Amino acid sequence: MLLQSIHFTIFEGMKPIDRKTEIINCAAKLFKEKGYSAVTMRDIAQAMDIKAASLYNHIKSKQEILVLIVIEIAEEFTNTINEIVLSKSTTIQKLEKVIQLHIDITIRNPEALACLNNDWMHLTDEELTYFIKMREDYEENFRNIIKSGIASKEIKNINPEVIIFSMLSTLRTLYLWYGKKKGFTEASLKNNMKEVLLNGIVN
Amino acid sequence: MLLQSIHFTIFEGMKPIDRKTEIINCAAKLFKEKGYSAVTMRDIAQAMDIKAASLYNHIKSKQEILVLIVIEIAEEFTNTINEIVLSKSTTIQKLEKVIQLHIDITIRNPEALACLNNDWMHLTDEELTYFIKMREDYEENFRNIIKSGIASKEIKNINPEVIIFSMLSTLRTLYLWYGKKKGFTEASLKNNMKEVLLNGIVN
DNA sequence: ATAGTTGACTAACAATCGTTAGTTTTAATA
DNA sequence: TATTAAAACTAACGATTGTTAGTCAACTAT
Repeated sequence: MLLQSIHFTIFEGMKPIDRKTEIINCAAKLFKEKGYSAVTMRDIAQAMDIKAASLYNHIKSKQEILVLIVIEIAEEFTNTINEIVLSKSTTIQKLEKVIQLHIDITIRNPEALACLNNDWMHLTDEELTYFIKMREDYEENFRNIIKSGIASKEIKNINPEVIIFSMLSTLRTLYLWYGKKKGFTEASLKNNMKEVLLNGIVN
Repeated sequence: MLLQSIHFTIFEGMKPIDRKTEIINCAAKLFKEKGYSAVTMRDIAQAMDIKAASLYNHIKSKQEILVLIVIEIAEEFTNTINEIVLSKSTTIQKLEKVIQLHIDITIRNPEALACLNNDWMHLTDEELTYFIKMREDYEENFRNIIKSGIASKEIKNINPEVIIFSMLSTLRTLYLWYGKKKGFTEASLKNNMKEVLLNGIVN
């Protein structure tokens, strides 16, 4: 068998989105608006301007779409917070990095984040188990940052669960606000968020 | 026509839950777990240990269940924040009252709150319009509290949208945490929340 | 006892769901 | 130009959806 020459018609940096990715992005947008269960394959097809059956030339099932959207983002959170925990930084610096992580992903892919927040429970089997494990690990990492901050007196001695819940609630639902609020540069958003979450709002 | 004597077989304080209310509470529990769209009438019926068709002796439609769950809670938020705005209190006191409002409702009815947060978009027609109006009014009231607090220098001069978003995100998703976190009295939860949301976590 | 109400039931409907099979069109390669 | 692979199509499937109609037993009030 002869080696065949391979022709690259696409240049790097041109970002050709393949059809599968288009479908996933399109589905994520719809999932954000109505939730996974309320979106039908025919809805996705219509938004892509094709018929529902045509989707199956590119994806295996509706479930697969959900998995591809959710798991990738979840892994990014997991990996990055692991790096943050291992980094040589003060507690405050680590928390600032966590805030940055959430804002970065929110800006890059708010639809996937909405999906992760609202539709993860429609995962099944191994993917559901895997996701829950990642989420627990993430919270455990966050908890450890807070606890060591309290031990070193960088953080107030407040029940860690309240702190985790409060910060994560805000960071996780940022996708709801980003986009409809005008006049925010990424930098000013990060600075404002750090100030509010870390130092509060009372003068 | 003669006046008929009315017999009270139920004593006050015994709170007999009528069948319709039972169904609504039961549905809210399921909606919290899987979302409105993923819950079928047969799911609700099974949880009530009856057949799906029997539900229609008590409720008009699946939509009606959603409306009854969401609108009542939304009105309670709307009414109470109106009272708070009109009350003669400092900005800080008003914000503390808002925090209390959210915690009170969360403790009393976490399922309905989950439903309001996740499934409001499945309302239709007048109810959808009505809900969105209430939500906008609520945020506008919150915004005015913050703005006047900034003007009186009780609150830091941070972009009000960031403050509103941050506080409301936390308060609105409290239902996710309440219940699975042990060892919180209502009072200590309120105190911790006030401290974190108003004064931050940094020593 | 009798009549009426309540709340369950069985059976079924039309619509919509995710998905499959088989076919045709489109576009790139040899 | 002929070949082939990618990606669209039509048609239909079996299952499930919300809901309606009609029936029947149990309790309440006359």
